[in-house]
Amino acid sequence: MAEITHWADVIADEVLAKGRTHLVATGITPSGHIHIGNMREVVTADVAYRALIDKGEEAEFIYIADTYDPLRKVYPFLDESYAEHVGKPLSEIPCPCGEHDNYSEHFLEPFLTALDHLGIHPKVYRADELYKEGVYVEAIKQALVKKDEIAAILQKRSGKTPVETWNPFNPICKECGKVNATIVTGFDLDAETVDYDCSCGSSGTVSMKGGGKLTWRVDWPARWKALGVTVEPFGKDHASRGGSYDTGVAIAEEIFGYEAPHPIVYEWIMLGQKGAMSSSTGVVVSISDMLKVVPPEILRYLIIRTKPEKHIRFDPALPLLTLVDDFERLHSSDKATPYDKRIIELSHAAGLCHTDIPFKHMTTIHQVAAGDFDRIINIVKRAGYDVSNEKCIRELADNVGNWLEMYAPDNAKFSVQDDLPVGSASFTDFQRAFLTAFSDILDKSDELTGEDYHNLVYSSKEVGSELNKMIASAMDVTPESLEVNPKDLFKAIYVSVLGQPSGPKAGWFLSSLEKDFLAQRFREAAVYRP
RNA sequence: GGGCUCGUAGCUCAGUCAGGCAGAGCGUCUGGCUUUUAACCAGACGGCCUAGGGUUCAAAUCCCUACGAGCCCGCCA
Repeated sequence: MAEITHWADVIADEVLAKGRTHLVATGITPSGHIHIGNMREVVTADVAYRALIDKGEEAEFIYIADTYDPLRKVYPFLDESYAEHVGKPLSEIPCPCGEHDNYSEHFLEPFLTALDHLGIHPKVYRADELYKEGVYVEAIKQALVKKDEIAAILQKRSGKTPVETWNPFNPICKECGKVNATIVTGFDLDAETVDYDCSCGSSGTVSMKGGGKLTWRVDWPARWKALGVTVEPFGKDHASRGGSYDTGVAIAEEIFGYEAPHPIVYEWIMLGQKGAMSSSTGVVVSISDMLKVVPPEILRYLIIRTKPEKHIRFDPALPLLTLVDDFERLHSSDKATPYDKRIIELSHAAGLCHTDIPFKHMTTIHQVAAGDFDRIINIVKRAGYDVSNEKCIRELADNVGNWLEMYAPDNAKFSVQDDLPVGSASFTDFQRAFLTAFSDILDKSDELTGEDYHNLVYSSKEVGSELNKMIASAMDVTPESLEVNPKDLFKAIYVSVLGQPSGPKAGWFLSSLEKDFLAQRFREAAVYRP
């Protein structure tokens, strides 16, 4: 098999065949929580951008927040009072929490913070500012003049017949503030104004600078030309024939005289078994939530390892650990192929913080330590990991703690039981003898290390050891005829402490608990017969 | 009604552009680690590449058809 080229590098090559300097653009409407489905777009764009840069070419990367789009409806997460804002541009609607300048900033701010963590640093534009600055004025003029041609393109490509009053420009009503309720009645190219009637009953004149916006299908190609976009990823919803990319290409070429950007069509991210992620269905995992749970590299890796046109199945529960494992394995593997290395390289986010402690192992450590960081560090040290970078370990511990709380399935969780678990009732005589002897030895011992505990349990098998003798005596058999299966012993330990038949590696698990507590718990368990 | 994308091991996916022995990780099983764990190491098991047809010396890969999954257009980012 020939050398495998990562899809991002393939895209870079395709794009470079068309020209040397490039502007990679991406845009998302901040009408609700921006989820990891949306993140695919930005990561895809970032990776294409990085691939171009890595080839030594000139490239820029911009993100346009569609802040001038109207609010479509009162989303489930919004208060009923937002009904009056439906139809107004997002940037002109009050912030749901009152802490941000407006509605779109409320959702944009955490998203931009997340981008930073992901090592994605595009130049950020806000559509409302672009309109208000007059960036679109030329395009608006052309669109108004060539209205009928645009309508013809839309009709031909998408098969829809625009209504009589259709216009590529939607003025924002000065009375009611809505951008989706007006119809254009005239315009003045010199004064750069547009006249309108609004369904609220008013009429007026607005400036082409910020007085309204182009409809989506015209806005997009207008933006390509105004900003010089040459590469843009977009969801498959825009990609089919008659869709907005299709009409956008025609409008860009025939109306604005601009070659449409190179498309990168990406599939949806499916959430577990629940189907496509979508704000409107409420099947959503927000990016900020995910960043609480895993390092940013993992999220990049999720997207980078899969070609854009394939859907990604994402499950933040147990399968997430497999994803993390995959990444860590690849990261530290000495067998990594150039392709693997490229994936790792592209997955790099800002301020990589790497410890040699596997995420999965930390889920156990964290629970043994009941989340206490000092105890976590102690256990980590005892397990032989490098503890020089405490900050990284803390980040990992925080991630793991959040994962346990937010997504871990019950069978991945355990906790030291405050009271003797009822499962102790089913212990065999052998297990009871062991627990009694074990606690007797604990009583007269000093503090034990994990290895001490480990060796102590296994010493039960050795004829002549103290534990072996004590068990034999309690069972009333000779040490030689005593059959010992350590598995039963571990089970007895786990059941009496955790209430479940298995658990974390017993040695350091026991050593992380109070010796006196253990001695007492085992003694109780040994005689528990309800 | 029309169109787009996907279908490869139990799971998550590479490999398809550019045809050349069917791949990785996880899981499972077996063994190892001074003694069976939810750490670590090694090995094995595991496939009609969704199905059928075509092109070819050669097809997971290219072409046609069917089925399954998801989505788009037809009102609407």
